Amino acid sequence: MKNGVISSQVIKRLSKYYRLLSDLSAVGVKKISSKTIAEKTGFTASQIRQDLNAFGGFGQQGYGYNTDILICEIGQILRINTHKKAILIGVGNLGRAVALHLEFEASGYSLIGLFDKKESVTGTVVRNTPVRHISRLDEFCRENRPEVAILCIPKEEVPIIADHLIRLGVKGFINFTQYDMSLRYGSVAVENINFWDSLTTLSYKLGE
Amino acid sequence: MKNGVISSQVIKRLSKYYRLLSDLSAVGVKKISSKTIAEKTGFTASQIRQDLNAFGGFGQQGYGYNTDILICEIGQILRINTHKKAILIGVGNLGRAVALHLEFEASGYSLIGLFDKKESVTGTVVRNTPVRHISRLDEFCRENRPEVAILCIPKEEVPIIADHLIRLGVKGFINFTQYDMSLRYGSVAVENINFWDSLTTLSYKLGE
DNA sequence: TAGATTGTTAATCGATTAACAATC
DNA sequence: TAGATTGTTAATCGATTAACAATC
Repeated sequence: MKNGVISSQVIKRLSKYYRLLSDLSAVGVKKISSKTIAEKTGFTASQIRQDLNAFGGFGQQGYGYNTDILICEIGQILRINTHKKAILIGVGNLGRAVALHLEFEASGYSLIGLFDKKESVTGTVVRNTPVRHISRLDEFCRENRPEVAILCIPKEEVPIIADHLIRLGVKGFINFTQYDMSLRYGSVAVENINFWDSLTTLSYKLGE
Repeated sequence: MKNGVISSQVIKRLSKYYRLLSDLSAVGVKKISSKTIAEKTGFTASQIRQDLNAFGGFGQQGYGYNTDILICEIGQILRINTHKKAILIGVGNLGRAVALHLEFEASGYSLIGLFDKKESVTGTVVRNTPVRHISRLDEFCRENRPEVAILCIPKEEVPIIADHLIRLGVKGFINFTQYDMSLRYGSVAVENINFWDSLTTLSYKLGE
């Protein structure tokens, strides 16, 4: 960490601590030490203490961390309890599965709209949400002000849709496409989920 | 890099260079400099040269890199042209979308089998491949020797299935579950695709 | 030859780990 | 008090960037 800037790596670890702690709390674990978290996650105890201390002293010397307090603190850092409205663009096989599969509610999101350009899917309902035609995106966004968009569209369509969404007030993206948004949209929050990178990285590892 | 060990970060970048170069080659670009790759990917020219030089001197001083040679070399590093047989376990919404959506062939994989425990999906056909009942996994693996398994099953089922698959000769996993395989399967190649981490990381970034 | 750009070494930067005083 | 474990500083390690000689 350098002047309060927290790396993405730290955040990904916090996310894993949160998961673990929630599971442990659910089975009645009231306190935990960095050593125990280390054993259960594979990170070092030192790293865990550094990660947590970047945000504040959540523990008690000689005792450890109170599970529920720590869950609450990490939840606040990750803004898990804030309400974030999300829309999904591109209701093909992938879009549909993403709509059905992702744990939106548990992470503070609500999926409020689905959009596609194909007339054949508009009007269908996925996860209690009707699929709207993309031509109704403007109207919908002005009325409902979604903060996040999930892109399950072809690579080529990303720039035009993303420009549009940003103008309509969208602040963050989950990007399932091959389009590299970092070049054109340096200042917007983007999380990439890139299957190609995963397949090729695994391919490399298999040869090691 | 330290004694020939290449970090996962380098491999992920090589994967991106490969994509870019393939696109450029397709539109007739014959040569490219690290400076140009840098402009088109957002990495530094220095980093690109370091990455490529970890594997060999693929360029020519004063000239740059021959696009097609570079594609070929990176392709070999990533083993993109080797034939890798993959199976997918768990043909729910996500599994089905993954089977249909991922670019298996372009990255040297072939998806040769789909398995589920639900009788209602066995017998259906996805991507020209029939869905088999999980009870036929052993027989299938002994006959076909898949090298890679894609896990789209509930977290709880991972250890038993993964143990089984490893005994049957599977060497690598694409893990779409929340189960952390690194603890139990330290020596197996695993690529994790973790939607929860992506959602929470984006959530954090939105608050910055 | 002059200009360009690699390959490669050295410098910098950031992230992880180790160590230990503080303190519960 | 003695034992445990945090919070935090210092040391180490690795990855990125800068610089430049080599050379096409």
